[in-house]
Amino acid sequence: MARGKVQMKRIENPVHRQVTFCKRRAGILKKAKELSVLCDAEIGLFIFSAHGKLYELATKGYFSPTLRQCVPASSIKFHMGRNDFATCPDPIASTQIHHLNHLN
Amino acid sequence: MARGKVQMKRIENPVHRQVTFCKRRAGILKKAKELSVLCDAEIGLFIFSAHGKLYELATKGYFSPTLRQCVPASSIKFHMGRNDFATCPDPIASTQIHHLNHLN
DNA sequence: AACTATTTATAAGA
DNA sequence: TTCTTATAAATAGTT
Repeated sequence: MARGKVQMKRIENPVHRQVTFCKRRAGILKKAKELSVLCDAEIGLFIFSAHGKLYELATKGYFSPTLRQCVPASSIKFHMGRNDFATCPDPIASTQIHHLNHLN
Repeated sequence: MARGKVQMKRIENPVHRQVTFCKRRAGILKKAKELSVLCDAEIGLFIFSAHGKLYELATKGYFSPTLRQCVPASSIKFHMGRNDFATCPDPIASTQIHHLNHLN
């Protein structure tokens, strides 16, 4: 968006793609938090990198606990502590969850 | 962000809050789609309005089907058609899902 | 639902 | 890789 318009296609250069992933991931997490605060909305945002890492953000008003409630412990768990792991059938088996930001 | 800085707190005026919700919801959905395309990421985004409507966006690479796979039909279902309903224990029982945008 | 004045996000560069 | 900054994009207030 800045020093040049961006083409809406996969960024082929791995370095550029990683940098853009980090920047835009931070941006969308901020936007999600703002939306929840300004408009009283509950948001769940799950971002899987190409390498399977899961970055999660969820408001705790009712969305997050309800999703947990819906999902049985035997299939996938969403822990709230740092460095917890999600357990889930392939292809996300034992994927590490990165809790970047927690609302509330 | 435009004709004035926004205070990061709940917008009390219901009309203003609704307008902002619509605008920013569209914005974040666009951002999510861009991130998935540019950086080869899988994204699940669930936005519950204060009135319980669920707006969903999910890439289908593996996140969405896997989440479906993880969630038993008896607790919550994510259908892909329009005007489908999610079934889930309270407080999101029978919440209508609005599929605003589907990647792929 | 359109329009802009501004703010915000960010691509490229340092 | 963190910081800078020019520019694109999002959007708050308005019409």
